[in-house]
Amino acid sequence: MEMLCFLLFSLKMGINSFYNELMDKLQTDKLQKFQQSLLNWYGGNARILPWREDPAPYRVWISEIMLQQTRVDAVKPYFERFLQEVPTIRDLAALPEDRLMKLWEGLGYYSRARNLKKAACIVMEQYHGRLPSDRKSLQTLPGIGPYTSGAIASIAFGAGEPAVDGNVLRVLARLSGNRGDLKDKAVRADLNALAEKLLSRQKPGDFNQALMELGALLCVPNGRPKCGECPVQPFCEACRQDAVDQIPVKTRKAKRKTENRTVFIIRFQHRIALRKRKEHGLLSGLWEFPNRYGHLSPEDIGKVLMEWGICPETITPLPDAKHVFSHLEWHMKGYAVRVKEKRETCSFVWARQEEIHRSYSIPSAFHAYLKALEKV
DNA sequence: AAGACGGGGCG
DNA sequence: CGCCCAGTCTT
Repeated sequence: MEMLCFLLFSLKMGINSFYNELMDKLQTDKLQKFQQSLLNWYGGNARILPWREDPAPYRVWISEIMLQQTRVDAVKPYFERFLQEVPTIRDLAALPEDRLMKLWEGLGYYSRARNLKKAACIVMEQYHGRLPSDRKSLQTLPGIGPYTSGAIASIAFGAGEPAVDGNVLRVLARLSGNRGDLKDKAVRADLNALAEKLLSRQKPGDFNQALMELGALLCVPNGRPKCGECPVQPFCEACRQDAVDQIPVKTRKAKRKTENRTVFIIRFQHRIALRKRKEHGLLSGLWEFPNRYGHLSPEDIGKVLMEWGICPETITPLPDAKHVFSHLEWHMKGYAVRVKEKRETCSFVWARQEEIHRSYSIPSAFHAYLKALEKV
């Protein structure tokens, strides 16, 4: 652990040239021990994941995009299904938008899917259908930033590039005992430099994944990290200081805004009114039940329905529902509306229940009312 | 530099 | 309920 201190120290202060030779040798020994401990642990404890079984570039790419801000368990079923239906980059470049969104439905951050397809088209046109292997080229593709480029380059192509995500930042902050705020750019720069120093040049892909796996399984963000099982605990400064509960430091983000909405399940015979969201902004291009800003009074409800060309036969309140986005909260009141006749005056689509399930991507925000649908 | 962008799991 | 997560893009 002294060596990690030294590493950090030397990054900040520069290495005293008088000790350079000696320290370099010592550093190399310690570093190799560190890498070996981590890699050995990874070899015996890595979860079996579909994209690890066969780390072909396309598979690694898809997995890394899906894994952005998303847990492994959430990704697994999506990954399998996606690869089955869209097995190659060529297929992805040719995939219709609605199929793409259907495959992504429920996974969140939908621009990831759109960027994926854009990137696939670029790869077809500019790279002969092969994903580029170097970090810089990868990073020019939409949806691939500093983390993902490093992950793909190292895991799929064996390049000596670090891959630093939130998980690795936490692990490295603890290892090095860095009490700086992870939101701070300088702190991130330090930890990125540390990742570069620690990286195994022989097995960069495994090493990067090992660091992330450590963060996911042992050096966890919530609850007490399992330091007793940690393969690099002897190298950990936070553990030595008994400060794993104080590191990393993260400033809390501003409170979410709340937004009231009123949602309508409008039924004509066995069909339900759906509406396509605008092409820009929140949940863009996905389908939703017609809804309005605010909690509408009975009079307002009448007006809105009239605006839509809806002549209600019955209006029944549904249970309230809430949905939390990372930056926004919807507090929803719902109403089931029955109509006798449907006019073609508004931009709704009238879908059968099976069609909704099969062909329309409805974000989770509306799932409470999607469920209500089945009971009525 | 800050805000937008989903959804789910956990304490 | 608040925090966090295998981040990136836009403004």
